[in-house]
Amino acid sequence: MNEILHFPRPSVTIDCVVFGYDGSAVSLLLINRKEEPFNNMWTLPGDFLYLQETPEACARRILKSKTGITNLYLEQIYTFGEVARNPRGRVLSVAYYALVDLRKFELLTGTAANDIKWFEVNKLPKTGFDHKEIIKVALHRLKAKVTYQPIGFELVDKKFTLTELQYLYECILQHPVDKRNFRKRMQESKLMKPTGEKRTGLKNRAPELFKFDEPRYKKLVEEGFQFKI
Amino acid sequence: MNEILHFPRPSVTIDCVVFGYDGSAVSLLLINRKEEPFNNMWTLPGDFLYLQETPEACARRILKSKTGITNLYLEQIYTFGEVARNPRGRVLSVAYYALVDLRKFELLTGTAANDIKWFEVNKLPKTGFDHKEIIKVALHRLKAKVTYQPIGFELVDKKFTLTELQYLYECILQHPVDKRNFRKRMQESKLMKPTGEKRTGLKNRAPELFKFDEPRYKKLVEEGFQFKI
DNA sequence: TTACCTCGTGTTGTTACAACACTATCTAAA
DNA sequence: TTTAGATAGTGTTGTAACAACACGAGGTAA
Repeated sequence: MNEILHFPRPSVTIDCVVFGYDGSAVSLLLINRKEEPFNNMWTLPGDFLYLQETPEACARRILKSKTGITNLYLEQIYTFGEVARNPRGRVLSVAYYALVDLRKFELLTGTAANDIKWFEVNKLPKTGFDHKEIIKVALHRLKAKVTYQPIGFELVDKKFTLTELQYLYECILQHPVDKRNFRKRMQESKLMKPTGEKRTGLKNRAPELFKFDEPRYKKLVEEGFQFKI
Repeated sequence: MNEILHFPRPSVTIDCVVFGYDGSAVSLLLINRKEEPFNNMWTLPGDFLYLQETPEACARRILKSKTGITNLYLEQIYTFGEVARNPRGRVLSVAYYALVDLRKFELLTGTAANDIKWFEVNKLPKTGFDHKEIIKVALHRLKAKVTYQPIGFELVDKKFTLTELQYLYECILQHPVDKRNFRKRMQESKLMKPTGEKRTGLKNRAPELFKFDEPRYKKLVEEGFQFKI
């Protein structure tokens, strides 16, 4: 006898809050739902968890199918389990958030272009289910995390200028950051190294290009370092 | 047609990491399991989620049935979903942690006394399933949380001395705390107020008794305050 | 050559924090 | 009632982290 199989089971979905950055604003991926409930409303990309995959693997599968992107930063946020959150039945949602550099990837467009869209985080449409709540929690977590973990580097080009990095932080945090203090901390963090190259073609002094020092980062993580912007 | 019902569903359990404090050490509640798998091994109190209850309500139900305690601090930790974490089938676990003042409540003892026991956090036995991992994450979260949220007050008597509170923090953080700095910060936090009474009957100077100022705390939360020990 | 734009850089005052030792008050026992 | 023993309660100071702030340098374009 296997008691597990006889116990009533809820459905489990994974929902993804995908934050995208295109160099000028932080956006969030929503899908225009084409079925009841919440037909024609915007919802987070999500799917039912397969029995043979982990929640994180499921999140990656969803993201791959919706955006084509395979290798990205992903983190579990929270599990939402209000009894009535889905009118069709008992459905738990394990929510994840992901960070995507929109300039690195061609997004899936075409036939479904009107059904899947990026919305700037402060211009979100009305959303279905409890996805507004999920988004709220995700935004809060992202802001908190970015100030003490260098996840911002996920959203910037391989080679980037300090000004570009600062601008990204300002987009996420939604408030201006002091330039000299920012540069000081970033350089002290030892998480990036100069490439020696400069970004040219701008209509001003050519800024230096840096890159994220990943081996160094991994070493610092092992030693248990403290990062603060 | 209801697609939800036809989709394969994993089982979902709630597991609770119950931290208890008796005035001298932080312990953790474990149950000696009396069935396969992991028969006769120690595991976290947990149960299957009922379809008509939220995960948090389920955690409260578990805690009530195992400890008799109804009103306690509770917080979701993480959802563990490795495919093979339960050898009997696909089982997700939404983990919660709870804080219990052991002096306030009579624990369930008697016939089951050998099957449910408190273990000091640095003297834990071998545990079944992935519960070692869950405990590790819970401990980490508790330590982090206690330094910037005044959850320590949950574990202390209604009226308490500053020394008692400090001792609790030292038990949780597992390292000594400077007495004068601790008292300074606690008093500056404005989260407690003196009762005017003193604890007598000790073999030394009678220390002043304080109590947690809950209305004030709620007001400070609304204003978005910063607490740091 | 000039106008324009962003890059890149240091200092200083303020605040938060850690480290640290002695007197006061109470109990208990001589 | 005196004394020993125990914990309560209290301030200062050096150091480190942080926020605020302005201008000359090096590019581009007209």
